[in-house]
Amino acid sequence: MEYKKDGRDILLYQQDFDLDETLDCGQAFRWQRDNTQKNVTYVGAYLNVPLTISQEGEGVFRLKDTDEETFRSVWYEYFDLATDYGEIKRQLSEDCTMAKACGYAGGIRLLRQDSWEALCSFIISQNNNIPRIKGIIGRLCEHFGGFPPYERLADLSPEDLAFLRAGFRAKYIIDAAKKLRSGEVDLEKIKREPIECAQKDLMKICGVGPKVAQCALLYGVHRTEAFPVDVWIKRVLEMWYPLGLPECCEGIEGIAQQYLFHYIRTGK
DNA sequence: TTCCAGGCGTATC
DNA sequence: GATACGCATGGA
Repeated sequence: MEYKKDGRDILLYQQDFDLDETLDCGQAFRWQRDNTQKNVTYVGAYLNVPLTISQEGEGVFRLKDTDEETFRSVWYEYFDLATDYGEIKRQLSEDCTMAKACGYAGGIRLLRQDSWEALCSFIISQNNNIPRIKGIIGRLCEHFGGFPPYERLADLSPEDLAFLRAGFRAKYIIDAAKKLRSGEVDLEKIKREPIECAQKDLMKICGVGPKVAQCALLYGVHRTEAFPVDVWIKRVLEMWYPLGLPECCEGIEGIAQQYLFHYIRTGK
């Protein structure tokens, strides 16, 4: 990873990074592609710090209107730039199916998202499709002027959230907000405790089952050993890994899952 | 019209 | 503990 200032922008040189593969692969739902630009460009935010980022070539990125301090304190972490994904892919590629998946979409990185936003997003994701998930989260952020902290949702009723058109999920969002505010579920504790306990804690929230809990752990607190199993990954396991994942995935099952998810959905 | 979407709660056995 | 079914909404 290297970077330099370029006027008001940061120019970033980073291998194993592709904007479409990372920002539009179903791990984050708040990035919007700006198709009016010449280069692949996304507009989004992390912790309500806005960003426009474009890819100017293989491994070359422009973070618009970004100073060095914001880059180092916010985006360096968010895009997980301290992690060597080339090394991860080499490890995973001991397995030949994994090697194909890594080769198919090798520019995926596991974003270090906000824990509450990730939990809430994957509550919304259940029995839903990606365009509609984005729509609901978009309306949520538009209404509250950024992603609302759980404190702002905890005392609302499902009727108050009718504008989201989230259906039966609205009451789940509110239950999550209530349990985070009361401390019954503690995301700081969930970062540290053994993964089975963390899953059990998250499942105290009504509307959080095993799949949503694993997503919250993987995408929200970067527990790379979390392994969300949805309908797509179920197909992967049936087809290629009926006896479970190979040993080279140990500890990074969640990252393997990212490559496999993209591979089975859009590859062949 | 019917089916499906990065599941889960509930009822029933 | 396993399995069947309903669930809000909207696009194909």
